[in-house]
Amino acid sequence: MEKNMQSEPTKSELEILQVLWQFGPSTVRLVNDKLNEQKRAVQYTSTLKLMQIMAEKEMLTTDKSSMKHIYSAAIEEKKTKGFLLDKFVDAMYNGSSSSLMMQLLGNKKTSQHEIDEIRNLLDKLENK
Amino acid sequence: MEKNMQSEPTKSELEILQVLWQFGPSTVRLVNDKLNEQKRAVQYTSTLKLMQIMAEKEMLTTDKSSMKHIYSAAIEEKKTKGFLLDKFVDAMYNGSSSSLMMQLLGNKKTSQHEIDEIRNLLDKLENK
DNA sequence: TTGTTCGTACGAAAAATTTCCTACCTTTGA
DNA sequence: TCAAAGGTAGGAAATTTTTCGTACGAACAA
Repeated sequence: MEKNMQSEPTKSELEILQVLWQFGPSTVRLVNDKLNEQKRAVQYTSTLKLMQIMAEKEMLTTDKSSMKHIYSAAIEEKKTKGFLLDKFVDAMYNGSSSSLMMQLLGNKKTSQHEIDEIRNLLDKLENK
Repeated sequence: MEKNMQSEPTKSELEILQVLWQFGPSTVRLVNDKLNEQKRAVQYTSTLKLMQIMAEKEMLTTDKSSMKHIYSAAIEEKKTKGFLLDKFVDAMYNGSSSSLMMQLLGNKKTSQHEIDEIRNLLDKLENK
């Protein structure tokens, strides 16, 4: 039985996770400020509530030893994003990563630097 | 003023769009059957209702001339997926496509065939 | 001391999404 | 002809997700 019965974070939950991944363990105040800066207007108590719910779902952990509770992401960034990415690829491209790549590369101008980076990565993959 | 004020399709709506994109204009029956085959159990009237809602949102068009109404996707597959992909990249990778690539390639075993395809695409991009 | 600020807890409401029940009409086959 | 099968319409309910109001305690500054 897996520890992280990965329940998919919702859009809002993901926003909060992103802040925690970026800044590490934080107070609700910090997270709420970042959301308002980076994303959109949201009430402090809304953020608080959502983070409490996330803690209940064991998506976050809480340190309640001081008055200002400190929240931390309890699920790994890489793992979680990988999971969401898989779902996305399934839903949109029938599981075909390369289709996604095609759309990605075709859609937007990709810098030479990025292209090189991707080539490097492909090389590494082959030499494994 | 844009014609397609792209309102983001929900998960379920996307499933329906996928069927219509794949099979072209179809009856509710056909769509519902495909959903049940390819995805999950869902009642006929649920699919009907959702498709009616989508038609109202002008995501679908309807031909009601015969008893069995024929629905068609009113939004382009490529455009819509591009739009959703952008949103996804923004939400997950702060807008960086190459980060997404890295994760994609790093995460999963990518087949030699897929790797070749990607290389080809990169070549084409460079020769533009 | 006391009032203002900052924090949590809790419950409810609002909004968005999804599902399905019921009524009723049309088509089809026996 | 008439019952069964297959359609649409519409409303309501159920779920999920998001937001916020209110109460109340702790900290802090005057």
